[in-house]
Amino acid sequence: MINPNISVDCVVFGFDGQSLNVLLIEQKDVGQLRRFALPGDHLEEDENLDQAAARVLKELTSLSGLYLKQSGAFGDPNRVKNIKDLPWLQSNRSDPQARVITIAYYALVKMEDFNPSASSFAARVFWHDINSIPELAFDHSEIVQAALQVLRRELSELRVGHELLPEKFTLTQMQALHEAILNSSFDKRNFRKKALNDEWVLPLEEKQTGVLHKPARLYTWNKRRTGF
Amino acid sequence: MINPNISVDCVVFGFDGQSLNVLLIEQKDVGQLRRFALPGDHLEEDENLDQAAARVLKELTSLSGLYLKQSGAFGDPNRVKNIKDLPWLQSNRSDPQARVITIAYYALVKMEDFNPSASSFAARVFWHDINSIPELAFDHSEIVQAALQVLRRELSELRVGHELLPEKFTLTQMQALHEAILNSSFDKRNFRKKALNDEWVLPLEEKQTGVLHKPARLYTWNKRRTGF
DNA sequence: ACAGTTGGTGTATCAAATACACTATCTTTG
DNA sequence: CAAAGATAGTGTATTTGATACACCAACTGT
Repeated sequence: MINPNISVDCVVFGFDGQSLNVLLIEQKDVGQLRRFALPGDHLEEDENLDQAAARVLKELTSLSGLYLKQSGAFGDPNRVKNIKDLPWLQSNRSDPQARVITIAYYALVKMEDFNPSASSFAARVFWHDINSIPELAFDHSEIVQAALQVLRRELSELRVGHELLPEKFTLTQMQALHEAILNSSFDKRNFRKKALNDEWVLPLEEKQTGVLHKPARLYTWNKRRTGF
Repeated sequence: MINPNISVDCVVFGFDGQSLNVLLIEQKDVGQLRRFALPGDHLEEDENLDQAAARVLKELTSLSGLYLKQSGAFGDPNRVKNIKDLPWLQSNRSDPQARVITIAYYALVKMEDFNPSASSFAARVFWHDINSIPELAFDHSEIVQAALQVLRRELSELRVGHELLPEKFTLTQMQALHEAILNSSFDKRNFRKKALNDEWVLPLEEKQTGVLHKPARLYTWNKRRTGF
């Protein structure tokens, strides 16, 4: 039994070593119009909000236990009134004009862990670079921007990052991640100095393989410091 | 027409120059049991979430235009299942067991601007010190703690504070506010140095009156810096 | 004028952030 | 196997901000 008034939408961030991406779905074909949207679903009667978000995420990516955090509630009466969203609503909702409040969550996933083509959640599921997101259905663009803001704040307080890198990573990868999220750039020496000094990461004896240049040393998160 | 599934609850913080307080209501009498709770109300069909919060706040305090910010959504299926909350639900809700998702907001008001006894919102409306809050109805204790966390973070990023002080204030008052919110204490000289150095405030020619000691210089917020 | 009370100020030390450029090591190719 | 291409990796000097700390000043009421 679902609650028709409340939904959960997930902003799933992924990192590929270069740029920060969001997971989008293309809505199933209804007439001519196909729109892009965030993965989301209505709330089931017996689950709490966090559980609903985790469920949506699992249905979409088959991944569980991911970092997942509430980033806002969106309830404008007009959020569901855009004419472009009407066809989809008509073929997917019993009351297409019904007002829906959505609770937004954001999640962080390692892109290497997840192949979006695997899902049957929608017509298409794909990663999209955060810097050139197309027009999205409903108020989903706003939701993405809000989530990005929260993510940036969390990152500068060093509470996230872990989730977007492989188990073992190079400091250059870590720096690229920070740069992608914060959309800025840092001095290599200072970045490394800080990461090591604050003991966020620990050096391993291992080195990168399969690269066509000097292989970099690998690091892992320092559990004592970061809790990861 | 109200939406029975969604409500808005307000955590109204007030400052009296000494300590940080929250505005609580005592629920109207139903049987023996009186409980304390946060002011809140169901969402009307034609208003958005921010508007609903502003409306609740206005109905309660007659104040409008206040700082008001979303601080989370709470939707545990059990949040409305505590036996102690049953009598009130039975006499106030058509479906007492219906699940309600609530969107929490917090607001900041100058205690001097508002006399809680003026309201007819509930059996009683009163300020309560943040450090000794009694048991509250539903999950309202959790909501207060979450709002307090958000407030503290906002304060350290210097985005709030304005709303809890009079137009003209002394640096000692400002310091007391920071200390009350962050529940810690600061060195007077360092605090003043920083406030002036970062140009959060501007000195006025005026001085405090009506005090039985050396009157302090008054300050106002520096609009260029703080946006207030 | 004296007691009580809060206001107001300066300096030295330490920690953290920033700016900045060159050598080292590996792979691939001719 | 030498050279070119690519990224890895490192240290120091300067500036800036945070902290610790103690006394005199100005007003009120008696």
